[in-house]
Amino acid sequence: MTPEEEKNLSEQEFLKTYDPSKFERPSVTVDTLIFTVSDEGAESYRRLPEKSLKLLLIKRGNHPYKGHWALPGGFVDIDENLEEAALRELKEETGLDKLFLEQLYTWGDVGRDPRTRIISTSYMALADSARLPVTAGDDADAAAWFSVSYKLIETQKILTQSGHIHESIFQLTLRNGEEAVSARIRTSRTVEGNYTDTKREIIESQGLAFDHGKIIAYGVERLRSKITYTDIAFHLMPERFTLTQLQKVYEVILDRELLKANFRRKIAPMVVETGSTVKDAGHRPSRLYRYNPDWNKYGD
Amino acid sequence: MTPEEEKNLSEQEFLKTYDPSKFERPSVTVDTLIFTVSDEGAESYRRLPEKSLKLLLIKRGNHPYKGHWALPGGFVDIDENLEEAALRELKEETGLDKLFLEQLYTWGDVGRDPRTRIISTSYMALADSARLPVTAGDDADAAAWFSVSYKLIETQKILTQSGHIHESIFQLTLRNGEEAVSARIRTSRTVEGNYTDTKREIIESQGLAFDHGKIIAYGVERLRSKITYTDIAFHLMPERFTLTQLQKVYEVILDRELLKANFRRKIAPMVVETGSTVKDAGHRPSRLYRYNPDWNKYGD
DNA sequence: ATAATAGTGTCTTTCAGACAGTATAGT
DNA sequence: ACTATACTGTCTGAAAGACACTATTAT
Repeated sequence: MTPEEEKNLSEQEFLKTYDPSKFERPSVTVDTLIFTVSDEGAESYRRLPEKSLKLLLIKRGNHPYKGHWALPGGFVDIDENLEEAALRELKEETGLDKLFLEQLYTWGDVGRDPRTRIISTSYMALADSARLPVTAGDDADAAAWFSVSYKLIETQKILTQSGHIHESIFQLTLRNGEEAVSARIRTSRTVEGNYTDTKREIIESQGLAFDHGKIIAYGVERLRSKITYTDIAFHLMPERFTLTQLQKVYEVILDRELLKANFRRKIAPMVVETGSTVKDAGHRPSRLYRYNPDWNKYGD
Repeated sequence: MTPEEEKNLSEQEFLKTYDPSKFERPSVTVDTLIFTVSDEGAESYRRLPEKSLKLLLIKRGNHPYKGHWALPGGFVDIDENLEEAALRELKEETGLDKLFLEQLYTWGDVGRDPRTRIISTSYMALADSARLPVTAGDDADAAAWFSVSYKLIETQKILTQSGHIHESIFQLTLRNGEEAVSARIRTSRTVEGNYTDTKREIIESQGLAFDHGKIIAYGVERLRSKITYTDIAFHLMPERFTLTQLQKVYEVILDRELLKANFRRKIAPMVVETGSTVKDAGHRPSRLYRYNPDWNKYGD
């Protein structure tokens, strides 16, 4: 059928004759970053437990990248919405369904998967660690929670003829007991007049499958920036929590300490007192708070 | 081959026997929102021209949605990066290559295209209107610049048993001479305890193809939010510009007036004086500025 | 009393918003 | 002189950052 003939069909007729196999198509997958913040035991006497940002990874049992760690994910079914695919994956891995889920980015470089052309949309999910089952993942594959460390280790500014390039190198390290995997990511911002271009590439990857180091780095950055201007942190909290617990969640994600008085002023409008307190050991009991559902960044 | 047998292959062997046609795959397209801010002539005597936010749309010559207006876009080639596909589209439509381009979101609902399952990644591009050719688009299809109006027209808060739903309805109107297309988009934020969920849906669409009304709405929101905390506005400016021109670009995107003194204080660190001024007609000449390439939101 | 954490008060600086003023071209 | 735009100074109040202080429990 020529394009000319196509134009003269009715919409009904057109849809009947449409052949979707005309073009060679890439595969589409969904990868999910499931974050949680867990207590790192080691409670000595009356000290509070340390907190740690965790990410769920799956050990690959098949080629490619057999034995490497990867983000949980899988192919999108032909009759399933993109977000549904992510929710399904999430349910399989954590057993939970009402989790916060947000689309992050779609990774579509040609060589990112050695099998074939695979375009992958990444999602970020946040879960309260108390609600998570002890062992994550379905039977077949080995899933494990890795502690996340993501730090800027080097920046430099290179002058070019017509502008400059600003390069930053970040070190991502994920640890689980003896196992440690890592990646080094370079972000370059090229400036020429008022034209700018930002590129992100993996310059070293150990134990991580595909381009997942880059995806995780992107996810951590998004998490850090969103926690400062939205209420997403509450998705990592149980129903009732103390302000110190909440502050530690912020600190572990932002990877820096916050001043208590200032922190409390900032989150005051987002929380409500429950009236009850924690009966701890060894010090002043802290008040328990809930998320304030009427909080609204736009001011109602 | 059983999964068991698959496991025992070497990576080399595995890749050779891998059959990508095992699963039914969706098609992948790229859609681009090309924004510019143009002068709306009608200069009476010594008045400054009004500015208007414009978006490029293509009139569909084929089914489905024949005769409706759609975002420029197309299928992603099997050996082309996702971003390359967007750049190619951009080049075809505007003739320019060094434009600002940023990925927005990937739309993957099952029914969004009546032909077959199509997943589309949307990109946003910004261009200085002075560099754009008079007639956009390649020969075949009718391309036109539409002025963009996007306004909140209604909000309500519905109480439920366990929380509430916050609904906002936005009206999107795109105009080009006599032609006007529009869509109405509802955003609902459901809050239940600390679980929240945000949904965006088209509740009315006139003259716009597919779910493009929703995509445009998303793009305008992203543009509005990014212009307030980044330097993307400079991608809409010529090399040299006056501060009043820059302010009008901000105003037309944010759809509200800004106070001159405050605006100038805010953008001062992002611009550099060129030394020259505009020799206008009828009033004090204004200084010309350039983008300050050393400006850095993180503070160098 | 001491250890450990919980929680408050206040100073300073920065920044957004509002408004009123002065300056300078062409006609 | 008048019109139209260009540009500046300053007040206010809110929010971010830093720091020092008081409070309350279990042992």
